[in-house]
Amino acid sequence: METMERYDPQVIEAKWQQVWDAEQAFVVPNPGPGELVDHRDKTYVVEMLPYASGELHMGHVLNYTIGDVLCHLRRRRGLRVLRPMGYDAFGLPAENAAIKEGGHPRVITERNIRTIREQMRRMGWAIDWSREISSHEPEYYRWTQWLFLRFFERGLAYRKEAAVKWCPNDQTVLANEQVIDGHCERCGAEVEAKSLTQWFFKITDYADELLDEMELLEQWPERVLTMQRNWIGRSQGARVVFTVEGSGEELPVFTTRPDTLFGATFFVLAPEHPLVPELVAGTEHEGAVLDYVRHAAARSTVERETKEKDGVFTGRHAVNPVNGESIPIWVADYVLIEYGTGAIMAVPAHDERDHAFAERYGIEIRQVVAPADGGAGQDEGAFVAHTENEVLVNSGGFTGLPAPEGKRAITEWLSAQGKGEATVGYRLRDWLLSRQRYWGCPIPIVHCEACGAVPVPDDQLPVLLPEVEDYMPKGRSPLAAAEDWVAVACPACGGAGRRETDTMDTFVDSSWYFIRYCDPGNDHEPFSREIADYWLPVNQYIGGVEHAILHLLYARFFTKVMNELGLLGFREPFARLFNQGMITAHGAKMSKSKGNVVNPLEYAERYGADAVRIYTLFMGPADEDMDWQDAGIDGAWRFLNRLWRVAHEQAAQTGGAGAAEAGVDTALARKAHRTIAKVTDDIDRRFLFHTPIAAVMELVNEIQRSPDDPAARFSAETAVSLIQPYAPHFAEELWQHLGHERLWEHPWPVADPALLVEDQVEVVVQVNGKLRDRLHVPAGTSEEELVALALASERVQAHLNGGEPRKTIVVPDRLVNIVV
RNA sequence: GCCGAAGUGGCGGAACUGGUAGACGCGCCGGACUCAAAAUCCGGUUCCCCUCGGGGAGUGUGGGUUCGAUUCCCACCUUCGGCACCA
Repeated sequence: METMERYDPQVIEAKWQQVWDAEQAFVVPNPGPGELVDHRDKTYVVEMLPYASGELHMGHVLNYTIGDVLCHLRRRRGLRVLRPMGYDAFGLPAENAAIKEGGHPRVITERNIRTIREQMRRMGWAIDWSREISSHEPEYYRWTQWLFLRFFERGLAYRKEAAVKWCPNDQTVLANEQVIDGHCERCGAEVEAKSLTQWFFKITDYADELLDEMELLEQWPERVLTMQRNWIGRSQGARVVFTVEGSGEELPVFTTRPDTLFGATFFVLAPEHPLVPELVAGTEHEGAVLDYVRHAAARSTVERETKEKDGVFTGRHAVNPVNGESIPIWVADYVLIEYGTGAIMAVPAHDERDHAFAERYGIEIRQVVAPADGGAGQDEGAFVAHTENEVLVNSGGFTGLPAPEGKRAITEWLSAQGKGEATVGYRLRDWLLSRQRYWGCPIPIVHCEACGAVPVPDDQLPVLLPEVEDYMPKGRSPLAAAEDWVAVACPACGGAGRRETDTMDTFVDSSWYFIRYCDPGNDHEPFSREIADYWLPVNQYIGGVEHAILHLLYARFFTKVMNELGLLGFREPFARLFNQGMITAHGAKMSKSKGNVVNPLEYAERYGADAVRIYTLFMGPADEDMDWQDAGIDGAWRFLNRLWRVAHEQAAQTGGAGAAEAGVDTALARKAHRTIAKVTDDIDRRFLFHTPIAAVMELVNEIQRSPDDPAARFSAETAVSLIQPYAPHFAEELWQHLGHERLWEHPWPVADPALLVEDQVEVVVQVNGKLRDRLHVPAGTSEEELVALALASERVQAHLNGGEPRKTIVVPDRLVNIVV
């Protein structure tokens, strides 16, 4: 008996990683010109690229192992698989990490990238390293700038002064998407409101497309689509033009309830509304109103949202266009300047906020909509919740109309009078892209007294990020200190110009990286359209749900614009999206402060990368949250060792290559074929990664129980082959031991349909739906025969109590149910 | 408040189109091997009742459809996630 060598993952994993490296096993060149037409044999898998501020964590391991399993399977099924990798390297977290360590952001970031790359190689992921990119390299951000300029030319990148969110800790503005509950998404500091001139992308122009083209995203998780829908927040309504009594100045409002127009008993302006000072100028109310405006400005966003509603009367009135009624104009900070027109008509009977305000200040509450049956809500002064089947009351000529019709009729009437129109409101705001920080992509614009904001000509790109002595955040961009760099001739007139010193939000960098992968070395355009149109849209995008809004919305927006620029032939970048769950550690969210961070690399040192990969996917459904248990990886380790022994036993028993007998028909052979079918179907169709492992475990258990079965060798080879996407080093080593070569490119096994069915089946016998006996019969036994066999059963007879069967239900090969 | 997802043994989970609930793994119990331990292997493991044979209950709760429901329908409870002064 030969002594079996021990399974030593460290040696095996190093060995095969070297082989794959030397052979460039996973490098996929772009197809030649003639091949670019046919998309059917390609698959493009992208996992969200790692952010270069630290090391690899469990989330990455899950993310990239899912992608790896899918890629191995598809590659072995004969598809041309593109699977690249890169680094999201610019931005706040990388810069903050550098500041904390006291090094230059570039040095720290590039060191982090080296670590991450090393760790990714250690995990054995089959990545095409020839396409590696990083967003902080000039070869990449040159094209980020180039794209910015195309947006600028189209008016999709513009500067405006606006109320913006400011993070006092990170000393920069934030996009709306980066504010969570009034706090900075990154550092958690409470966000302040400021009025500043900043760069924006006009993503609101694409609100409808971003909503409507979700149709093209059938394979996206419902929760992500819902979150994007909520974020965009489209609501149908009307623009209604009130006028200031006396001056006749127009005061438009947006409302989703034009049917309640007759119930408007006051009017409210946001404190920041430009008309406020003018309205009260020289009146007795001026002091109080301007005082209120100052106080509102000093309040934090959070305070504004949580305090009791308050406001101040301006002394002026607005005229309601439907009935000519004069209603008092108030200023209150529960009205937001950034939504709608920054002004509202207040209908206290039908809006909770207006109701609270009216109660506090003793303003009339007039009900204008009531349930059609005339039932509830008739007592004056009450807030009436919106219900089905309502009709208008107290609404002049519109009284009696059902509410939906009232909406339409009033809107049409306003339209005819030139006092309003049907319109759509969105929650989505333009994407604020400039940042007052050092470590980012410079915005390629020169400001000139004479010409304004002038684009840097394409042939002068990239605008390199200058070296500065002090890159600490201080409320204005550190680039402003690089005087030599800032002072530059205006590209338009040649006069004195100054470079834009803000840098771009890092989400700009990551909005197009998945296209650059296709053509990473291109130095005369961001990518070749032909090549991009071949690989994209991405067949499978994989990443965490934390990007459900931010990155995924931005990347969709970019793709649509690039499509309209003629750079791409498609409108949605990611045909299918998979969101993996979060991995917690022993029941709690992993965090450095709790000290419960599970470092995957440490476990790879102890058990090997293959065991870590297996356990990570075996924990549970990959799209749900999972909890890391140390005992669990022991199970993965034991499983690999069991398969190791089983395969060695078979190799010793049946000799070298070619000994596997695929044709034999035994119970074990059938089990092997069913396993092939299940593993393939679960991964490729059902996107399940844990059940295939369980299926292979079952197969291995079966082989172990009958090692002398004529199909044992074949079954062992099948188990090795099926586990290869999960444990590629381990499988490769066993494959070699079994006398074969190059499992990574060996065709994926195909189940023999003839062996997928059992010849003997167990048929369950129920009496009144309760299990009473089991029959072991040949598959295909007729219904009559099954009933006869069932009735012949003593156990069944005992439960029939002599009663006559009223009805029998037969499911062939599965069950007989006798009803008495 | 609005929107979404989910509730199954001691634990992670399986059961795909309504048809044997608890696969697979962890943990635990018992046994074999060993001087002993580790490793490995074998058996058991939803709960309750029972001497054996077996019987009863059971997938968050309450109803319903069905010969039959974890699966379909209605109502509710709980947990998690997102949005929220959005007019």
